[in-house]
Amino acid sequence: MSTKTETRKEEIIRIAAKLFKQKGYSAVTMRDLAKTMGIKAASLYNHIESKQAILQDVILTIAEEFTLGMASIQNQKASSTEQLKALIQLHVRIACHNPDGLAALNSDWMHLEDKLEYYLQLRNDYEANFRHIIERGIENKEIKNVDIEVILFSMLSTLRTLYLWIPKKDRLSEDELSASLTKILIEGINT
Amino acid sequence: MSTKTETRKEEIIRIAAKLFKQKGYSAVTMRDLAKTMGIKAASLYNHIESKQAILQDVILTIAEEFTLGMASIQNQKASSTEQLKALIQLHVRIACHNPDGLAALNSDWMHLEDKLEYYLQLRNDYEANFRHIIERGIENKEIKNVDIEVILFSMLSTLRTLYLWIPKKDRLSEDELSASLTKILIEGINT
DNA sequence: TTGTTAAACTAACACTTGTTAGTTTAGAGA
DNA sequence: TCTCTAAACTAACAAGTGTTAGTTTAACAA
Repeated sequence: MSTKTETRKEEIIRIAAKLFKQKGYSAVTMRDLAKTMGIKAASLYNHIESKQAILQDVILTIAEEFTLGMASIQNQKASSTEQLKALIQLHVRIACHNPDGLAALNSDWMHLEDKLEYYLQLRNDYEANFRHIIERGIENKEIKNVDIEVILFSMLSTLRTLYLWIPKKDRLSEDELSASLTKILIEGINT
Repeated sequence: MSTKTETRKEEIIRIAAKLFKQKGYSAVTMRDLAKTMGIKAASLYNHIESKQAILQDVILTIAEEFTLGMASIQNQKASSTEQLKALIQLHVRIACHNPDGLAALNSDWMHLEDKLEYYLQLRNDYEANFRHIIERGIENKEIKNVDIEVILFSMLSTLRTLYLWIPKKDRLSEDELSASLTKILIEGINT
């Protein structure tokens, strides 16, 4: 294989994310996680530091992926509409590749302890950049002059919730989903 | 006053919903709830049956409100677009009046025990009815013939997440928010 | 064979959880 | 004043929590 095979630690984090998605961070015990892995709870600590460290790994990996993706989109100076399409693709791609982690990011971020502030900073920056792209679109008359916060909220809500729908819709490819979403979010639904 | 003053039980449920929104059902302890109420944990049980009963009350009250609202909208046989507008108003109204309860419904439904099946039935019925309204709109050519599941997902995601944004946006009245949302969700954002 | 090591194990810890039992308090009606 | 009751209290419970310490196992390198 070209890709290195998964380490035990990575496996634990992957399974943990899956459980976090099902029940939430607080409701998942180390004994739950161990049982799913087929070992005893104490054995987990040969591989990971703490329950909290697992959450940090799951959430921050994805948060930084979004930050990187946003930076890349802002570098390629395209039109606002093109940048929005690229953002939709970014969300679809990440949601397809790691729906469980994304669920934890959306639902369990408030249980981050030491890294909470850092996470919130990344999220605020991301939202500010997203808002900026929409603002430019309104100035250029590419985008309707409706309340900008409502536009931002509506797009982010849809994109952030993708992880809930993607697992049920494997009939739709990543590209098809991006295309449909782009059409709906940008052009609306009425004829 | 015309409205009866809040009972102690109602107060407990209201505060519980607020805490559930902040940390999630599993992370809120009866001692947390009691401390916020200014009493001891054991005293809560003079008013409520169990922690689980609080969750059921919070979630099912709202779930039934949505079910009732949907039925009312389907009775008034308007165009699909008009019915979608009414649905948007329904979501905005409920989210404005009980954002905390709505948060619990969205994030903590999986912790329902005995009532889980009932909740899922209400939710499935609601989604099926929503889907049906969109279907009729496509048949009538009121709505673009894009993948119907993507349209449904996009609208529901936005409407279901309203509770996250409403508390920060009290500058926007309920009616103004409905109006902006309707414009964006139905007509899209491009000029 | 022997020594090393990753990764499992058992046992226990200190603390927190939802909840119950029984008691006290304070205000209203007689 | 006396009684009743809603609603608070203290104390305790059994079960579950994340985590640590120390031990065993099994595979591989020497």
